[in-house]
Amino acid sequence: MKIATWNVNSVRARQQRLVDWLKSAQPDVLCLQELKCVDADFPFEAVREAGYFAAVHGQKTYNGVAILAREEPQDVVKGLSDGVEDSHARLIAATVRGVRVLSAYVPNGQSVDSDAYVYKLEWFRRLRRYLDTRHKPDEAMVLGGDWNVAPEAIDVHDPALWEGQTLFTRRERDALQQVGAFGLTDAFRKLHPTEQKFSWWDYRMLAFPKNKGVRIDHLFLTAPLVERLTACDVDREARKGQQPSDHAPVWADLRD
DNA sequence: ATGGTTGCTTAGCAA
Repeated sequence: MKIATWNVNSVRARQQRLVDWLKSAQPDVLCLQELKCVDADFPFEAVREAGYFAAVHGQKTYNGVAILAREEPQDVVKGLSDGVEDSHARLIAATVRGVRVLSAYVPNGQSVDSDAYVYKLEWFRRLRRYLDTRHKPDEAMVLGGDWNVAPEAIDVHDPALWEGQTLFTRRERDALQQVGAFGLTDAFRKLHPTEQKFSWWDYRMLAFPKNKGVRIDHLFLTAPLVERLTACDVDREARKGQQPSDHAPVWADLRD
């Protein structure tokens, strides 16, 4: 079972790239983030023609998440559903082939002195509560998403430059770790303990050709899926060419 | 170093 996560930065602007990637990469499950459209504008037809069902939690202009799968996703849950008033569409969950799949778009946080940063830290706490109230760490579960946090120094191209910047502050790393403490393992780091690979490069300043990136897109696995993990990588090729997303897909293979 | 680029929506915001 191949599962992937990809922040597409507008599913409409990236429709052809999405279809091309589905056909070439052939994932069984794909978590999408930053759809930037309402459900009615999601390209269900093109995705269906490529061989995928889609569970979609869209939003106008901002955010929006989805789970694509070769089999119809079951027991779809949209949002954190914790009673907090929140218009952001940042989480969708569904079951595919016995695996609980979550697609998460963690808030960016803008700058450390902003309300958005406070919202980001709180969102992590709410996600941990979501896991605690609905799930057990011995369930087969994968959390794919744009986590907007680089876990360690190896995950940023210049740790001294990034230290204290949004995506790499101590508080964000701690907040991510608190979610992971539920019982989750970073699939990429598990298989590649010392390798430096990035998943996001700023559109500006020639960041991609200079490989000035950060690793903020992750697949987190519960223990039953870590046992099945055989491969995990970033598809850097998908960041190349005309009008790419600023993120590359991250994928993992699980033994069936 | 406070720039630079992209998408949505149409001047400004979020990333």
